[in-house]
Amino acid sequence: MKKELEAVEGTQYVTKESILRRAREIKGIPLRNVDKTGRLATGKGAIGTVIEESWFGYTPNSESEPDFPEAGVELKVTPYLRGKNGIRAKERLVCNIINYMEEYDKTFQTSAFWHKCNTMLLMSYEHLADKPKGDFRIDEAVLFSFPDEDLAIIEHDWETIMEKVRAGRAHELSEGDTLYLAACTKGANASSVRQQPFSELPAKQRAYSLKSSYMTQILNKYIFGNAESPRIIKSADVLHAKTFEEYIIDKVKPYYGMTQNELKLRLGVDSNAKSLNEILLARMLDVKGRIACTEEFQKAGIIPKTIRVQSNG
DNA sequence: ATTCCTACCGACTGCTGTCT
DNA sequence: AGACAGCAGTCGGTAGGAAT
Repeated sequence: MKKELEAVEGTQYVTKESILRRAREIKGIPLRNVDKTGRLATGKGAIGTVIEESWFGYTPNSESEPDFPEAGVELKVTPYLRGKNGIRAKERLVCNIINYMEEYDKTFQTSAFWHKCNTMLLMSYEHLADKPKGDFRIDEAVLFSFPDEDLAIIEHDWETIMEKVRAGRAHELSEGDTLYLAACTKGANASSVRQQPFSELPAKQRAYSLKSSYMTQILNKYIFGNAESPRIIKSADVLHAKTFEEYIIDKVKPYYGMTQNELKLRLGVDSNAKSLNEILLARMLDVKGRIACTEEFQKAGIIPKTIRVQSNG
């Protein structure tokens, strides 16, 4: 696709404020009225490209720099769905390709991920199943930096990914390895592989991505500003000292081996509800009220669904 | 041809509501 | 309480464009 717009790159959008102001002007405009180059009619990736090209007026590129290098802002256009449980992310948010050969000996702070994605301009649109893309419209735009409590988890996720690479196991990476930041496959087909530093085995090409469960959390907390989600971790400080898993294990450890009845006595719970286990777990974690270990925790993206409490005795 | 960018697609799994 | 259908959520993979 030929560039048909005046180049404004490097001249107009050099501050975060000017970028955000421009981003907010697009709210409510059907994308068919934004698209100046017929880009929407093309296939995947069309919507983000329309906004880069026709709205911000820069040429789509394949550089590993943020989209607005002077301001250090990365543009991300991301769809959401409106379901009966409210708003949720339609997709994971894909960041940059992981260069196994270069990333492994960096720190999180010097990593390609952090360099590119530490500040993102998130622009959201509702994905409507039966409508053409031209009907879609951006309805929120925010500048997003990771809050401390999330950053601690993301940094831990980054380390988990890098540990596999350093162990010569990049070919065994999986999105299930981590909580918020994941390594998702990326490439034309299954033979899109690349070299890894500590093994002869070729590894699938992968990119950093923010999981859709975490994106749902971001949408609700920071983009559409809904009610605060339930939390276990009250202060980011604890996570700088311990990992998420260590924190949970430490909290639950004193109760290892106790029966349900012993736990009820110890924790002062007088209930025979079907949800007794989650009530007990909530008490162990020092969380107020009825915090489900299934639905509410997962909706908040805080706990993986595989955490369960055995129910007999 | 290769590498990275832009999201998007679809198969599976397992949760949840509803009916018996 | 058990069976089961439907659908939400997850994750492995794919499509198309531009630069080099």
